[in-house]
Amino acid sequence: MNKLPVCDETNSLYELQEYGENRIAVQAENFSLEQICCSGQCFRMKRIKENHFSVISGDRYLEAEQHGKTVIFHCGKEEFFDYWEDYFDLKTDYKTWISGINPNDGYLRKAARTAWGVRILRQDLWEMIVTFLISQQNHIKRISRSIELLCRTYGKECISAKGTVYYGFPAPGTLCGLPEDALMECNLGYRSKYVVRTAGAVVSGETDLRKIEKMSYKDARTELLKCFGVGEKVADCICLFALHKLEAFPVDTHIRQALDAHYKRGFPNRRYKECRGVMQQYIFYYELHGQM
DNA sequence: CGCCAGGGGAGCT
DNA sequence: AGCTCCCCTGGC
Repeated sequence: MNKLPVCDETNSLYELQEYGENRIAVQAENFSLEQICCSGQCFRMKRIKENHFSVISGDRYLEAEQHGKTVIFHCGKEEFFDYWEDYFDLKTDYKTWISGINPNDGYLRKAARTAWGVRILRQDLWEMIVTFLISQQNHIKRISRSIELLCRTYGKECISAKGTVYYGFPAPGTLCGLPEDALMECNLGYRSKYVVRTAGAVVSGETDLRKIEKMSYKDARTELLKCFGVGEKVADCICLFALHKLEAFPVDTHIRQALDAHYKRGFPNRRYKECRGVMQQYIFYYELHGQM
């Protein structure tokens, strides 16, 4: 087992060890697979055993396990640096943000202490557009099932290195030709036409995903709002979970309730300007899982 | 069994 | 800005 430092000492935020060909072990702070799994931003991550998870992103499949601070990714070095390191946002320093929380804000401190291992993933843009179109007026459980069904029906069947069968996320081209109500069979309900029409806009070039990926938060948000079915909340979720725009602060019913209860004068947007999205995730996680 | 909410948004006024 | 309708599963 040879130990390799990742980047140069100055900006190394985690320590990497390589186990043979298909295992990468990482020591990371503020990282919890379990918390990421149930943080409600990724609907294709599942726990398969205690401390052992699978993730599908686009047509990729990964298994990973965690024991304390050690996270073992079941992939080679190339794939790790190529994709999963960024996907799990391992190069971002969350500790600094947590220590930047106002010491007088007991609620936010408690939320961050509970959601200590949540990360803002860098997920695929098209996948997030569809996912959060489906999320509206919907339960997390049902969203997961709808997406699973959508992928099973229209996604590419793939087989992992270990022989696990999984389904990739259907590309815009696969969905754009369908009748607008075709996805009601995947339990999308009235959201079916949102997905089909937006797929059409992507295929025609009216919505240019490559351009959106390069835009500022404000511009990307404005562009996404032009998609049929995308409102302010969904646009902010896409900006946060795909484009990693940490200025985005999606306000849904849960966050609304928390803001009403704990921030009667409004959320301190200025203080957290650069990391509002991270704080949103801490609050969201805390409201869902924290207060037992 | 009925009722209601669940990570909203479009299309009206 | 405010109202209605879109849909449907799970929980009570």
